[in-house]
Amino acid sequence: MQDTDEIDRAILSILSREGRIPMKSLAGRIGLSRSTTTERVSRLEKKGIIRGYRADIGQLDQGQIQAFLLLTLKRTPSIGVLDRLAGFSAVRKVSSVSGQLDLVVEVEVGSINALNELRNEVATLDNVEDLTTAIVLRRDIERS
Amino acid sequence: MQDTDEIDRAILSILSREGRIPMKSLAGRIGLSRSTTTERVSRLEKKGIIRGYRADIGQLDQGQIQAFLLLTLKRTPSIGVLDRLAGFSAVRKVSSVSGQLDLVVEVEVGSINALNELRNEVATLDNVEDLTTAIVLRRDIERS
DNA sequence: TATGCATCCGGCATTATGCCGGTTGTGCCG
DNA sequence: CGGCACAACCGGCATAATGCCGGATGCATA
Repeated sequence: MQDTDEIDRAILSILSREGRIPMKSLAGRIGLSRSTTTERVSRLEKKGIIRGYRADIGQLDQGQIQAFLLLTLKRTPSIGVLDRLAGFSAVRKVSSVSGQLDLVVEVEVGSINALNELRNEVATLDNVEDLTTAIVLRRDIERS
Repeated sequence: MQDTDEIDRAILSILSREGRIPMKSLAGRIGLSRSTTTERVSRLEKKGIIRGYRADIGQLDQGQIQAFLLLTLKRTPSIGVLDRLAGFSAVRKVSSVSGQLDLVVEVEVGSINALNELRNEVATLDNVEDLTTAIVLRRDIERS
């Protein structure tokens, strides 16, 4: 039994977006026979690489706006900024990162207005050097 | 055409965990005939409540290192890039965003080497203009 | 060469699906 | 009241997909 190769990756790529595709069609896409494809898929399932299949359910409640705030700080680390960020209920996740950036903040708000207010408040926090906002237009891939 | 009712909610609940279940089995679970169930499901798909079906991809090795890849594309949108990204099991989440950036890709890998390889592969994808890597040093805030 | 093993393939019986006509229940209006 | 429209539901049949198997192929190794 070999590790995941190029073909497996192609399979994962397709199944991660078309989870209900018939094995026959999947086989056609990757250029293998149906039975072999089925075999590979069930191996991926047994190895736990494919954990299952999920229907992608759209918003039952009306559209929340998600965004990334990319922060550069004047000094790191900055407990103060983290404290303040934790105080915003819109803040979902904060990661300290290496590189040009210092913090990646994922937020979820009810409106563009709310996003602007939040953005302004964060930008004027002490110790925040630079702030880039990236509004999420679409979730292309999401794996639990 | 009625709004989503109790039965639809039961369907969503099952499909969100067993995306590849045969319509016949689904019908048995919710106590309706196969054809009616199929009818309801396809209505949910047409209304956009079910956006699609996704394989839930686990991790190859136990990934310890998380990182953000911030991509700028030459042209948007780019289905090709999404296809390739979906092929990497290290890729956890991809978001299309507005602003300077085009894609925010969250990855999880087992080693810095793996991250470098992934970074190189992604950077040399056709249509990728620019790639900034930000390694997560610490998860400061994480909410459900 | 012979053996073991992983991978691959095609075929056949079984199961699921797409499609359609027909039944039931309900609200509406002449 | 009786007829009508409509949505939800059901079952059946032809077609398509699946599960399961035996057997071919390639490859490393004793």
